[in-house]
Amino acid sequence: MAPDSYVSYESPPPPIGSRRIACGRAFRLHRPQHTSRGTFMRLSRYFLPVLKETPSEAQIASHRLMLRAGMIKQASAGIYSWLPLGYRVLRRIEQIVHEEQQKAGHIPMLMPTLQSADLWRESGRYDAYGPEMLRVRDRQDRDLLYGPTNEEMITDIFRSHVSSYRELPMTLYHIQWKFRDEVRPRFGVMRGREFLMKDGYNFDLTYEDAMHAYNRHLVSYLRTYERMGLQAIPMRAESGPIGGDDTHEFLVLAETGESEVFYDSEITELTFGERKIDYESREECQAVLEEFTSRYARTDDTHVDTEFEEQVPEERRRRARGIEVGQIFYFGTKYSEPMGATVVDDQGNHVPVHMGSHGIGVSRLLGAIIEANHDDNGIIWPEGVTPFHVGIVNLKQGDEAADLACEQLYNAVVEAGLEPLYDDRSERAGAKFATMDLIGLPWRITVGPRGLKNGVVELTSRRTGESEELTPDQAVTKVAQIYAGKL
RNA sequence: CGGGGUGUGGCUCAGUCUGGUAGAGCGCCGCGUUCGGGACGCGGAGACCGAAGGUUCAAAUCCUUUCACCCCGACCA
Repeated sequence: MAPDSYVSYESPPPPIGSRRIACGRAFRLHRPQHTSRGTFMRLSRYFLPVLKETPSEAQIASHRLMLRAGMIKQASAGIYSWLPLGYRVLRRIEQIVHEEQQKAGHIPMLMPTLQSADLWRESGRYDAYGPEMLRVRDRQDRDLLYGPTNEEMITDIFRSHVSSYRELPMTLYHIQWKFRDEVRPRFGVMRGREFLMKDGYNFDLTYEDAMHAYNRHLVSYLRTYERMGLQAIPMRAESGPIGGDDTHEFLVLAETGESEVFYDSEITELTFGERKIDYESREECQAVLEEFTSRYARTDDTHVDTEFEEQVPEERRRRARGIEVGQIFYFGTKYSEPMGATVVDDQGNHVPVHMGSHGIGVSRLLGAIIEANHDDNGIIWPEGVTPFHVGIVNLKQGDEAADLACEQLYNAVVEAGLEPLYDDRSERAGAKFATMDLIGLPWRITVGPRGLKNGVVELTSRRTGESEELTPDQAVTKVAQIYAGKL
């Protein structure tokens, strides 16, 4: 299925010409900055407020690096503005989630952030949810709430419009901002109060159908996380306030994780990889689920020492910490029954639908990815989510040969379908390298008069630090090859 | 919500104990010298010290109230 139903949120940067007028600057000495794909993304005209020192509020690596790399700015406790660089990554993650959901046959939509309290009174959760729920009142004294999740609302939509089993199975999802008034937000976007989440809801006629939806989600989540360069392990978990019987959480192993986890080390060998999957096939989805969930892997909520020892040989027992980046639930008729979401089956009976809900913490994924991908110098983006695919560093701004080579490289990279970031500032080499390392673009092309005399530029991997000298054409070709199949 | 802590230029902090009217480094602006891993020199701009009240001849500093943010715990995607 073509992932054609989502939109790109980012408009192209304002043309330099219009900025001239807006800024009242009559002249700019730069050469023309338009390419066939749009405006040059040059650092001297971008908004990338990097910090040399770490703001005192940040305790863990991802939070520290997101602040230093100019990705976010705290607006108040647990609430953040997404500055241009952070916004780019957020969008890429969002886009991967959209694509993988739609490949699995799930249908995108969008529900509001503010919900009516009446809907939540129907399910009984208005009173049950507690002070985590942000409650507001409008001018007519109506009770509203800033949604922490959307089971009630989606169930209401479903019951209003679907009445026949013939319309099932159906899975709807959206990616929307949520709010949970955590007592103690921390760790930047990993534990914010406002957060962006993909939440999806399946509607099925029978338990068996609903379990297929559950399995399908598990598969799609494995693929989603792998595309982001993450290993997220499905672990048996507690259902919490959503309720339900079957549930798995997806955890990324990291020392700064909020959950303690226990698992069989064999599980970290598993990858979904490039294999093909037919989402319609119950057998295939079921097989993947069994492959990935048969070994012991639990969060501390469901962990039992004796079972761990029985099922896992001592040398494979691992105890670690993990960041939760997603969760899938089957909860049957918990909402459909009280809220009257029924369909007519082939016998003419009105039966409540079987449901499940499935979430991916989109904004917190940035934190998780950085926790798993950084070093002392900064972030190291996996190719799948990097804000720019390659950084072009001009070591001698103003040198005619270097300037020209950089702009030609820029155009060639754009022609190859990739997005470069061109550091055209009049900084010293060290400052430019430090900035590139900090913001973590996985590939850097360094252009200087010294190399150009021999007709070469330098292509450097952020992850390994390895460099090689190539002609500009070769460098672009190589970068294009690296990204082929990863986007 | 319990316990602890911090609010001083954009950032990191000193100054508070022992009141006398605000400092440093980084960043920013200008000039010059530099220029392949966060350069150096000179000059400059920028803070009514979280807010409100009080004590005092005088408050960043002492007292009261209040707000915000951070950390530990409990809770949580």
